[in-house]
Amino acid sequence: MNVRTRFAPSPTGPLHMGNARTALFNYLFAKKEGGVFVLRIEDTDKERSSPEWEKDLLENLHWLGLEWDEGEGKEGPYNPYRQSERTEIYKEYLQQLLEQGKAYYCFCSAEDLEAQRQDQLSRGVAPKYKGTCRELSKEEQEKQLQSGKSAIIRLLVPEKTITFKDLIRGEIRFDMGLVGDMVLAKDLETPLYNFTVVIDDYLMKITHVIRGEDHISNTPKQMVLEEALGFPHTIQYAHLPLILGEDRTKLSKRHGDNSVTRFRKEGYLPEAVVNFLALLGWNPGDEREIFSLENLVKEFSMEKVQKSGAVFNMQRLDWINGSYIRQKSPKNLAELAAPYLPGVSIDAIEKVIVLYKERLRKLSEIGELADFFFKEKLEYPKELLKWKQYSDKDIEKALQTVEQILSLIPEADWTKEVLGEILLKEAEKIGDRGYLLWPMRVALTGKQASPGPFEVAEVLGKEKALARIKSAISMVRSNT
RNA sequence: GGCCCUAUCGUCUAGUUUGGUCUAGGACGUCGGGUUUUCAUCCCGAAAAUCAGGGGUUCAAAUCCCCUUGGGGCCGCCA
Repeated sequence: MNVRTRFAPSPTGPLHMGNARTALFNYLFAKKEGGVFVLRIEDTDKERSSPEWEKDLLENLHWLGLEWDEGEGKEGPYNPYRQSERTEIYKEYLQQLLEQGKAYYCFCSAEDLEAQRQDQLSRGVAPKYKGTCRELSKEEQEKQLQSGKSAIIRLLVPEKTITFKDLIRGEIRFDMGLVGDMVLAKDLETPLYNFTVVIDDYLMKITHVIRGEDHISNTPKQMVLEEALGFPHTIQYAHLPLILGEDRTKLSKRHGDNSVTRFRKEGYLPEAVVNFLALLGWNPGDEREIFSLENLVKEFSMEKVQKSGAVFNMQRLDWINGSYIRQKSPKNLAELAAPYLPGVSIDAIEKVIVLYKERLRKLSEIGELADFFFKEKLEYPKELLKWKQYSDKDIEKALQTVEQILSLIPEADWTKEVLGEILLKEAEKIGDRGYLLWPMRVALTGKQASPGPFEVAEVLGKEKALARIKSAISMVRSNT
């Protein structure tokens, strides 16, 4: 069997981490099976869909490296892949259902229906359409239609039990008697989700529908529709566990901004996001934690997918991201970090960023951490220069010693190795390296925490380093 | 309220199919220590799950069966 999966988002908002994980699992499964990964845009909701969100979706999917084989920008044998361009196709099937009497026009007003639903809910009964218009004859329907009365199209849902085998959860059974006649379309030109999905998955020869657990209850509805349309039940379903917020409810806007764009802007690497998302609900069965997309494809198996929801754990993402940052080449890292140090050349960033490879959890941190390299004048409290219980006089002396030593080192020897050798020898004499090195480091960086003084001095260059030492000396001297 | 899904450290999870090797393993985070001029990296160590609870089957149960409870999802002319 030629496996075909699809990711079918609706462009009604930014691509968020939950969607991205669904896309990822569809991608992994398809690739693992040597199949095809389809991207279909489900923009039947004209009010909420927008090209802006579709663009966000495409961009972020590209960024994550989840390239689709068919769909927007790729074409494919089942064009078009955007539902708003498939209206004619849906219309035909709608008409067929209507003609066969498997679907009917419903003239109940939205207000009445809503009132009914509220009433049922308050009585503790399962909300369900009563089927008021179900008994209307074809002629009666036609007459009402002619009179211009607004109508929607419903499917005649039989009272039967629908069973399907979920790849992750096993057999799931639903009593359709509890569901009621579902709405297929607002009119012939405005089909709804549950209807278009069935048509497209069939037409596009989708073999595996991999989606969030929140779609479990849509599955029997879609299967009943398949039966009405005369489509065979060949689709295999796999309902993924939900990604949860700290409060263990479905991840949503309530939990803050979980858009992929947000993580991208904060300096998370796509390979880290992919790795993190894959481990949310899936594991390799052994103790490995770090996986490239390529390796995920090799290792992925649906049997290893978890059944219960997984809490989104930011610390874990940070850790994974840090580990990917440490693997990057300085050049590559510099390019990636450039947006966080505006106005600084890539070459300059590259020199600096090597000092931060071990310190970054996300790229955006570089701005605040390394800003002192690019400033003319450092601002920091005088007390920061203090090492242990040494007095101002001692600190001043230490800094002067450093200044003296540094000024004697020729430009050509201005490397962290030479600097370290000479300064360390001097510091050893005192028996407390920090006495010399702490004030020096603070003088150069103005920070409580930073890379070591020798490496910082090297990157800064002799002139700048000396100037900073001098300015620290005058700061200690002053009594302000 | 109805229907459906689900249940191992705070979190992500291994182990459940084929009961015994599990006095339950790893990772993140936390805490302590080492390296070190600071921070981070790296290394070492610790705390952390009476395997949701109860009952049963069995020589033996996290693993099999039953019940209960908790958590979640869905009940739209959204997707």
